Amino acid sequence: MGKKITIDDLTKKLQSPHHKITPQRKIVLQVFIENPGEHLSAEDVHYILRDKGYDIGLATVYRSLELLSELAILQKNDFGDGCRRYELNTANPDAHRHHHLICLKCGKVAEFADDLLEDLEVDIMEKSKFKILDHQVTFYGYCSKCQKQL
Amino acid sequence: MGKKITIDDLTKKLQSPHHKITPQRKIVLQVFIENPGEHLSAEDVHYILRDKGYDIGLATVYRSLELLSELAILQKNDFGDGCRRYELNTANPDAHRHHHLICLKCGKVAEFADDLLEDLEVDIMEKSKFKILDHQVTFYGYCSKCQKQL
DNA sequence: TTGCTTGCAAACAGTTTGCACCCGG
DNA sequence: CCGGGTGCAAACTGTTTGCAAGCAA
Repeated sequence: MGKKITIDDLTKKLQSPHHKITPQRKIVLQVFIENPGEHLSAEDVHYILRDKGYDIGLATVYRSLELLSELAILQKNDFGDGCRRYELNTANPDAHRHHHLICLKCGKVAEFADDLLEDLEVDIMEKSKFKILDHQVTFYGYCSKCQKQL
Repeated sequence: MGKKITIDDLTKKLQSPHHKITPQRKIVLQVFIENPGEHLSAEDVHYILRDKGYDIGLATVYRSLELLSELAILQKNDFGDGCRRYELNTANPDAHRHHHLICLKCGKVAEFADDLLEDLEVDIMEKSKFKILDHQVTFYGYCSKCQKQL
């Protein structure tokens, strides 16, 4: 199982002469901690921070998100909706990312465990001779609620 | 097996009072027919057409690509590299799209058959109660050639 | 003739970057 | 004090759109 990510983890991961802990970086991470399960874009985070009274530059949000995902604190996702979305990476470090089911009607994003893909990956590696390092999988359809309303 | 797509297919599919067959649409399709296996962006197509002496507006290329993928003549892909890419949709109409393996070193794009995902999809549908209509799957890694050069 | 299409330029959205100033360690 | 970080605005990229003129049917 993955463990909960805290601001302390950020502090630990930034223990490097090249990186600094700043209030901006802390508060960006805080947004994700306070919004578990959300898949937030840079604009989303910026908006949430505005709402909370923190007036930090949009460019800084972009830069923080990039840094946090490099540190594997956030997972970067591309749902093909025109912007990058991030979420807390709660998985253990050597596991792959998890994946998404997106409802085409209500936009709800559900998640599914990665291990279902293991067999598929092995199969594809054998057939294609590719050494697979990462994957991005998204399913589109209707969630249980929306199926009833169609 | 899928069949070869020709300009005639375009003519057939555009048999509607709302659509017209234009030289621009034909030549855009022609580019894909002449570049099998390529995953081309709008800019790619525009550039290729320039090179061939056809001076088509970029906006028209975008509009043609959109139309051709609505007609299921092209398949639209999102490889997360910042632009939409298209390729001929050679699969039979009721099959899902096929998927991609992208080499992180040389950028080579290989393809793999869709049917490997069938089981996975059924499994996910059962567990999640989502009715899955479509999916987008991309694997990233190193192709056989680049593995040797690492 | 009719109205879908085109080309162009302007508009757009999301993201990145240059630079002067700021501040954490 | 110093090198990385921030804010702002401008730049950039890929894409879309409004509109007048063009052309397929």
